[in-house]
Amino acid sequence: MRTRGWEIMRFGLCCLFRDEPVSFRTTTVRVLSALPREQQLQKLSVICRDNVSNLQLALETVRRLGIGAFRIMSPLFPRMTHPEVGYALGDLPDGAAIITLMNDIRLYARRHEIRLSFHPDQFVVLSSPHAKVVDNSIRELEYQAQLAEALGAETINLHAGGVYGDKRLALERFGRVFSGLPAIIKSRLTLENDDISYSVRDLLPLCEQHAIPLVYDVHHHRCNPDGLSVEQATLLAAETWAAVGREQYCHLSSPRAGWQGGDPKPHADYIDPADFPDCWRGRAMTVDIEAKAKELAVVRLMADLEALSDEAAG
DNA sequence: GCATGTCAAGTTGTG
DNA sequence: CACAACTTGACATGC
Repeated sequence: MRTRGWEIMRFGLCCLFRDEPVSFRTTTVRVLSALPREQQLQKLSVICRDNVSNLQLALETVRRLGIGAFRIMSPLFPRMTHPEVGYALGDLPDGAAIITLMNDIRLYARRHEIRLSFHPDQFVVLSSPHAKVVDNSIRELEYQAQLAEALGAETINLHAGGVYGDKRLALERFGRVFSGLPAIIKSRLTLENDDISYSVRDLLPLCEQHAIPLVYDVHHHRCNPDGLSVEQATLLAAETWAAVGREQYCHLSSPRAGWQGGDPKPHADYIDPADFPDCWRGRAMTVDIEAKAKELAVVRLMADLEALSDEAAG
């Protein structure tokens, strides 16, 4: 039997769908603040319950499409950690039902081997010199870690944050904060190279020292090169996953404006198969696809790679 | 119905 | 110095 290698590779979708009828709701502090507490909780309860239902639907949909990983939107439970309007699931009228649905999702993901992850947004910065920023970040991470535990999500992926004029000092601050984090966060946290500041080469020492898996984003690497080849970066990042006995995560995008001329950072609708690194072929790893056409882009890339393999095989 | 401005939070780079 | 970009979309409001 011909081995093409794609069988052991898992492709992931990030947060949203373009055409499939799966959507997530949210609300704002401004709107909530205008309501008495009871009505706030009623409104939040409906949204949260709706969002977990749609998360279940999301997993059923990715399974049907042959997609093996899903990144969960950070505001699954909108404004949950906000200082004024924040809440716990237990405060919501449908709290118990929501918790039951989350448990169902965890079992479903495990049964069908769908890998789940979180990616907190830009406000979560552990390298900041401002204690308040770090405190808020840890609070947000605690929220996401509790969600991750309830849903069976294995990864909370972060960028290293700002440079503040001195990368080495910023990374030292990150390391100190990381060491003090509770296990529920620490066991899930991963670090990703970004497209302006921190490269794979910058992050490797920190990742090795603290046993933090490094999520290798090849698009960011191409935007923000560090002297390592794609293959070198892939293999070095792979070692940080092997060290903790977990399957490697990578990210892939194509530039909307192409590699010549315009800003390559914004993501294209689809992935150009030429941007898929040759050295990834046949590796046991998860590749999250960051593309604006969402599930359509993942499905098309899988088909394109399959076709290329068939050609190569004759 | 549909267009439009707004959305908790940080940091960087551009105009 | 102000402002957009970042995984963007979706909501609430006003026409």
